[in-house]
Amino acid sequence: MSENVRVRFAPSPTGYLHIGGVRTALFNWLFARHHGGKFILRIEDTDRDRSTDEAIEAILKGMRWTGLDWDEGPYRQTDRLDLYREKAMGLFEQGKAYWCVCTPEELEARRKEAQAKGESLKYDGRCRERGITSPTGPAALRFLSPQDGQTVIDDLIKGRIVFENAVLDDLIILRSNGYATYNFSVVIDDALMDITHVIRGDDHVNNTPRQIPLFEALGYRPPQFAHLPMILGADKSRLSKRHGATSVLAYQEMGYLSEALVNYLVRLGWSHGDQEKFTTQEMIEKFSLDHVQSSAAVFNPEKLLWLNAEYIKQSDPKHVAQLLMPFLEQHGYQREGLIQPQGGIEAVVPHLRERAKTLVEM
RNA sequence: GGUCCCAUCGUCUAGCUUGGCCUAGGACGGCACCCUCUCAAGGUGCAGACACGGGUUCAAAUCCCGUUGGGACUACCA
Repeated sequence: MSENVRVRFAPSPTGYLHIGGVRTALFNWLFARHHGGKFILRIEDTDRDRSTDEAIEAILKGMRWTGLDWDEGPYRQTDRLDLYREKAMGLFEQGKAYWCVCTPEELEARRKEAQAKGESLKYDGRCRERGITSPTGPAALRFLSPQDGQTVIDDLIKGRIVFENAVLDDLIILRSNGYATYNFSVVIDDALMDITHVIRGDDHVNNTPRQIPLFEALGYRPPQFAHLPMILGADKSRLSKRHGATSVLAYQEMGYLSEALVNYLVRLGWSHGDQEKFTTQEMIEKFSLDHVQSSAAVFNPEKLLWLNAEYIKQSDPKHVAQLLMPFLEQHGYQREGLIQPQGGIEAVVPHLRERAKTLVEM
């Protein structure tokens, strides 16, 4: 498998690139680099209400800052809408999908009712037998999900996970507005982009048994899956803004070195014995999915700060001086005044770096 | 509620696959001392964990079952 490994990082542009996203991207990147494969960047913007161009820019900027370079892309799912529609209709023609005319409001109401009665919240299959061939009004296309047997994931991190197909929903693959849904476009793209390993957050485990039957119905072989543990805040809930800065770019502004952040992140959920510091080259050489932790990790800003101080102390003064420039300019210093014949700020870095934990402090 | 995942110091983790080398190791943080004009940095040391209960076994942090506790998902979001 080594030489044709293909993995992807597929963020949705609904906000800035956050810490959790970077870690997912990092693990994919390391896996690709370790195996000499390809790392693909794909923007999942099928939710046109929440996706923005600014978010795409922020994601690309964050990726560049962290040094996670991609070999293909960025692909945008909105450029591939016709493809998804075509594939969805193909499924309909084969009798593997059906039109559903239940409105979102009706579905919502029925879900509430079911919840009140303590019943299952899954779609009741009302339109399954209707056999609508050409809907006149708004209609969504639903995948006819298998209800017998089991779907098994041989997860590269968590091991074997078994789901009863009976709990699977007939998920919507094409919205009534004509746009494909996440679960469908992901499958099409992963298949057509020849993704061999899907490495993503374990908040997706429950999506996987819904996607595997889709691969099969479409006639594709499913990729291998590896679900990474989540990153939590100090209170053990999912890491979010209230736990402090979660945007990668915010760390850049706070004076962190990208190498320090990346080094911190790689140790969150992965380890190589007792080693704490890794050069990029070492990370690539030593990275392996079977040393990825299966339990969630709490984000610890203090350890990140320590690592940052270590990197400031150990990096080439010239490099640190270079990184310092934008911060100094921000404070009104002229670039020209900083580049002195005697070495300028580069010369004072060694004196300052013993006590500074961030570039901002320096 | 349903489905699924997880469980070693406060936190990140080693060890778990292939039980014995574990009186459970390292790192961050904490505390103490040393160094120092001060604060950092550095050095040395200390405290600190196998969630609980049952098995299996000569032997369990490691294997099995249960309990408890966390978490994720349960959308015409991704």
